[in-house]
Amino acid sequence: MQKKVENVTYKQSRQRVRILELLRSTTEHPTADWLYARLKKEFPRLSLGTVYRNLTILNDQGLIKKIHYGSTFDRFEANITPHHHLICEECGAIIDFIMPNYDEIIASAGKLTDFTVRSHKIEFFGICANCKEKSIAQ
Amino acid sequence: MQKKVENVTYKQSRQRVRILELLRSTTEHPTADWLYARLKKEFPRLSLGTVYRNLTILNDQGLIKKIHYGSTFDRFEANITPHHHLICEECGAIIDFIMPNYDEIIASAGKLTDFTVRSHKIEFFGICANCKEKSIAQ
DNA sequence: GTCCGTGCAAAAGCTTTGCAGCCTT
DNA sequence: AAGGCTGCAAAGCTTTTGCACGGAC
Repeated sequence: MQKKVENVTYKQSRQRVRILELLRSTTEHPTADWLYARLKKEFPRLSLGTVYRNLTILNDQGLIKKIHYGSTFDRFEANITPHHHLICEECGAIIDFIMPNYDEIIASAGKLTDFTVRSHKIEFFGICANCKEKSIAQ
Repeated sequence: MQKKVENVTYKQSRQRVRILELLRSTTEHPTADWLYARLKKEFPRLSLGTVYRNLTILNDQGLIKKIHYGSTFDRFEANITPHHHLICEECGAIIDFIMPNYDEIIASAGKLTDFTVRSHKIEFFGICANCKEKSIAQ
């Protein structure tokens, strides 16, 4: 199901460095296309393929995380510390969120089955503060 | 972000009825293609487009749920009661799983932010009992 | 008779990949 | 010099959609 390649050597590339920097500079959980549009100014000949290839590499290196959040396209984040996501169904915003004491619950869950849990994902869907405000204003 | 259409009238169709029946008869969390292959025998002229259209309708009716689980394609299930998923990273199996007391945690999470939580998704990734057995056997 | 559902085929949308040349090490 | 990285373009895969006809109500 999942490929894991060992003994991979990577060279540095200016494109990859900048992709990582950009991802680290924002809390927006960008798409590949967002990164591509931004970096096209610095690298006029940049191609989307290169962005995708580097995102895959960075993900394999554990420096970023690919976010599948129930849309047709993916987003990416450089925040690799444990956290969860609040996903606004109105504007699509993804907001980082730390739930205290969640790990005990998760741990207890793992004990309940034959299944060996290696990781988990928790996502909340709803309406963000911004969008709530807007709907009240109307 | 999300379309909600009111006052929709649906007619019955043999194809849609069978898609729902099939989904209700299995715990496999099938893909659109799986359903298509199965039903092609009953409806030789069936098209994938029809399967997708009906899955969308059934989902809108709340009779089934679309599962985005981090792959390039979606799966579907007719189990619409609250539950979570164990996803095997080895064989791709999705196993239903009920975590006791999870709702208190979820409720407390909602109180922590400006965000109005309408729903949530919890997924566990790891190795299923079957695949564990196989790797020991080798 | 309406108008929803279907089959067929084409298109869309995001992501991946083959290739030849460039850049990092 | 070796081999990873790039741009470009083509292809891939899942899902959606336009159209004209058939079927449910």
